[in-house]
Amino acid sequence: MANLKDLAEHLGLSQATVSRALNGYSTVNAETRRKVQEAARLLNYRPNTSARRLATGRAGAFGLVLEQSDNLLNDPHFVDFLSGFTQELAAQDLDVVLTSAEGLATYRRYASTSKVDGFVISAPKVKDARVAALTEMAFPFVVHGQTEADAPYAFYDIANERAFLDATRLLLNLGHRRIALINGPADTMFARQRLDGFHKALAEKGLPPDPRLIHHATMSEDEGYALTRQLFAGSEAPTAILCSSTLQTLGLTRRLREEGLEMGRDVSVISHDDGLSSMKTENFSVPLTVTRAPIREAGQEIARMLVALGNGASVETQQKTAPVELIVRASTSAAPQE
Amino acid sequence: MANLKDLAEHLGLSQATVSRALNGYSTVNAETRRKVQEAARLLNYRPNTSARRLATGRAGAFGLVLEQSDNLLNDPHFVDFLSGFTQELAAQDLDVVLTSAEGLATYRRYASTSKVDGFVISAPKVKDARVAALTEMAFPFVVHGQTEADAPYAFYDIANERAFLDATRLLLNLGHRRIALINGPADTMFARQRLDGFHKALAEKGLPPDPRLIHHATMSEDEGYALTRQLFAGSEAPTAILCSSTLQTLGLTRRLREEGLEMGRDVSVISHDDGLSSMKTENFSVPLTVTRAPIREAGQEIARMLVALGNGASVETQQKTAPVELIVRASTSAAPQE
DNA sequence: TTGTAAGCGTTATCAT
DNA sequence: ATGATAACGCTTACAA
Repeated sequence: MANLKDLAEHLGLSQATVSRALNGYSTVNAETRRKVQEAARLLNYRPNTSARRLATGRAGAFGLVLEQSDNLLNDPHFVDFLSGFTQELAAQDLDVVLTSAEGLATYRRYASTSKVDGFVISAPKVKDARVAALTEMAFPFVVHGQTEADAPYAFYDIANERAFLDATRLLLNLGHRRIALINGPADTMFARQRLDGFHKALAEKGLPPDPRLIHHATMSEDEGYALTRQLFAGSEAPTAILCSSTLQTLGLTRRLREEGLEMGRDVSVISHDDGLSSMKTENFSVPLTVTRAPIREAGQEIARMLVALGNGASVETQQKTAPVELIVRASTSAAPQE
Repeated sequence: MANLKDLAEHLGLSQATVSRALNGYSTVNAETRRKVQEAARLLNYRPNTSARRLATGRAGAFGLVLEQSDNLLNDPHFVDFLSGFTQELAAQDLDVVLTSAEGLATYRRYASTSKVDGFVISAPKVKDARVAALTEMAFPFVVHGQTEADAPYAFYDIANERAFLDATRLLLNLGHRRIALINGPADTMFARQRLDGFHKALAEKGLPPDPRLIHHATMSEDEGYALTRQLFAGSEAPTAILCSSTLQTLGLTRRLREEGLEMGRDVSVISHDDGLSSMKTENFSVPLTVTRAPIREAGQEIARMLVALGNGASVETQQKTAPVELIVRASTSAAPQE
């Protein structure tokens, strides 16, 4: 409960000197610093956060707003992201402040009220209003993913298009022609990117996309199940399926079993794998062929970018597209002969 | 970007009056207040958070620390909790600050540095050190669950013991005698409570617990799978299984299929269901019999409790054990004849 | 190398 | 009902 004043008095020094000693200013005598540090430890001194923030004008925290209507944030992948993000910031004594809201007003308020020094934008839409607003306010932010914007902005993305291009090519090379895509929500950029990769691969073989085989859905077990059921209901069932998340794939697996179909023999499956600790694709009954990019690392890297931005780094230097691994396991095989 | 001073000058009033007008003090002239509010809106005035915090001594935020070693927080159930917690606080203009740490030091630092006005303690251990420390510091907190403590403390728990007592009774009444339990981590209180309920029900029938049928695990799909495999590997396979989370049950389901066993016919299953939006137990291939308690509500209620505590409510008034529903669906049936 | 003192933007205590 | 003015606890010019 000791404050700076107490500590200074105790030491017979000015508050300024004590503050400098503690904050690592070079102009302070080594011996003085030692004494100050010792006394600080002894008196259990902790600088008051609000006071420091008021004086420096920095919040020492980065914000993340949970969009209420956005079911993406109700999804399990988000915990892993958050875990990486928080851990990286905590290592530098920075906090993450979470709030829940609808629309842009909250971003404005948190920025102008200096509650946070920057935002991370999760699950960006193809054309994301938050990015436009924050850019206009000249307030720091990093997008987890990408969006269509007029000005450059900081982002961390994974090579979604390339990943799904490669995955689709793999299936095509195995002889598959009727390939289904269970994608993320239609308005998200990552779903768009994956769809693009998918289309590109088909185009390379001169194959037209079949809309009946392309579906957008939330990242839930249910949807994976329901869509797989639907895919096999008609006469033109796919021989291979691309799936956007492990959770969807779990539902897919469930349905496949009910259809009496064996994954990796009757139907080939490639899933995107965010590297969640609670669902390991290598341990699936049929080990899954996946496009893999640990989402936890996204959290960590975005934290670093936000810090860099805060230290004056330009937006152009904070743009990264991480590669996605294609890991071939047992869920893919040659297309069945007609 | 206008601050209080600007606003006061603009209005020809003192900062004090403006502040009072804006903060709803009764002693201010109605007409004055109107003018002040209008000007505030016009100049887009937002009180600076740090300044306000420094002046009031309140952080306007509640903390949640992610224990790095705790795999419970890497689990999907946590998002739903967080979502409810955050939303409820946001409605009252309060933030949640997240940090990542190991051990008690962080709690001490965040408390003494007035970064937060209170904590939520997630995934409490049977005897939780955090609860003891915070109690000793007389710093506000609410436990999500319960723990063994020397002094009263605020908590929100669900009736875990009762739920698993009822669930086990149901299975026993259906004639099951070899009932397995796939529980949460052994050091968590909720796992202990569920085990107690399980034991109690067995004891009512004079049945001794069989250690080979009782397992503790993390809340992952993998573990559910691995343990189910193990359960059916020996000669003394169970006819019914109690499972602690939907995710484990997903793994269990996967393995059961591989064993050629049909849920609800060959093996009865009851799962605990946290009401996650991404995994709906009613939509399972065999709709699941569950003990159900939406974890999102826990988040909301704990937020309210924290606020109450902040407003001076006594710890004794902030203790709640929410009921758990037992919903019988198709995954349970009479035990197969020997 | 250290000290003095002026902020930072509020709220809260006294007067008036 | 309103205004001065003193906190709140720190950082940071500017002096010494």
